[in-house]
Amino acid sequence: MARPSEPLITVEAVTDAALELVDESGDFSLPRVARRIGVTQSSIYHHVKGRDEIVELMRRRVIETAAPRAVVGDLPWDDALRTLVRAYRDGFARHPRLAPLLVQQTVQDDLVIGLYEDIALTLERAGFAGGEVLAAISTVDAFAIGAALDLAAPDVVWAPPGEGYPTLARALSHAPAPAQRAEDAFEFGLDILVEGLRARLSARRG
Amino acid sequence: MARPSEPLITVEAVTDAALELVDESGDFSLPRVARRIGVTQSSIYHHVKGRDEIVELMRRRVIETAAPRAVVGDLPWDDALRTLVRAYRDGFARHPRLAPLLVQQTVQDDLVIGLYEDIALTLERAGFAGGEVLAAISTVDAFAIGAALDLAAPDVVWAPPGEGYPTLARALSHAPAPAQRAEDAFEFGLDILVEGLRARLSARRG
DNA sequence: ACCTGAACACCGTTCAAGT
DNA sequence: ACCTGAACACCGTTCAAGT
Repeated sequence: MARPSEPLITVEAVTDAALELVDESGDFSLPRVARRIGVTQSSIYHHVKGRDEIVELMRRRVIETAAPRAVVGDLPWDDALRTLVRAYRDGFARHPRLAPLLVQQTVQDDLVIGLYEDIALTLERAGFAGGEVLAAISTVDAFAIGAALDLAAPDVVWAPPGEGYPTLARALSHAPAPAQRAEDAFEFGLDILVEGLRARLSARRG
Repeated sequence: MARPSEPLITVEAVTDAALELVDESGDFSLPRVARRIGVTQSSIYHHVKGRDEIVELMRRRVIETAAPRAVVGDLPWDDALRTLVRAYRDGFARHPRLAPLLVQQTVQDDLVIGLYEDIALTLERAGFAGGEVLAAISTVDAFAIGAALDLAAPDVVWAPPGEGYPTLARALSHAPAPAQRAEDAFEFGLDILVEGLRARLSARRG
């Protein structure tokens, strides 16, 4: 072989293979991606700069399949914010083991930046201004990333060993199935976030 | 050499070296830890089980140097919660590049579980009960982890490319120095969290 | 018990050689 | 332009050999 008329590799296929590996094993590597496509490890470098770019491709894939851009402008700010955060987080719900890989790396993707822009717009619309907008974005961001990571958290995190933690044990006795727990926690947290922002707004006005 | 009378390696020294490497380069490896201690790579395995245990040692180190356990019982719930979350996050402020390494891995450390127990206690004291306690813990957790990760976020994340993001750009025009931005965002977020929880409590009562 | 050195299977990246 | 195979420097872990 060498230089086929039709390329054996596409950026799409690389992203697909990597995402499948992450879903199955929680990680990926270039040798395994190559094996899955049926191609040599080094040939991947003709389509992608390196490992980091594959990570960015997965980030973009997850965001773009979930994000409903430009639709939230007509909603009240609180509904708009809920929609945006939910969209972000729903992408990760379909690939629970992906989030931990993404936090290692800087965001450059303009689609992701676009999501931040929408969040900034929504927060200005809510009534935040000046330095508060940036602080509020960071807060929304912290919650959204934390919620995405929560999906990858093994059930063991929520199973304290021994007898020394009665209150935590009591809280856990009310826990539904793991997937449902994460879901409930997310909806609860989203409420807390929105109500907290609302409280802050009315405190500033009053 | 081989089997000196005084051990050349201690668990402490391994943890120190790994943490220094993370502070300097954002990551660590066994060969580099060994080199720093002045010892062979394989000898480290006589003191720790492997890479994962070193990560857990760093997690514990960071939590224990910051956590003021058993002091918060006398405070009002909101001050107690602020103190606990702040303690957790302050540990990471001293090692900003550590957090991304920790999210990959399950928590087993009893000191960390103890922190969750304190948070659970505080939330019960606030008035939460049943399944809500677990959801509230998850929310606090998501925010705390997100805030820790925010410390590792490079300034580039907060610098959108080009002209297409006016609202985000405007928000960023108010940004102070990076370290201060993360600090402001954390305090702001902590307020939002506490006020959101308070709003939820009074909604349930009324 | 504790250290060494060699070994193994894995990884990301580069590069000359082929078409 | 696109693929291969060999090469390089790195990694985590194991294990026999030494004291």
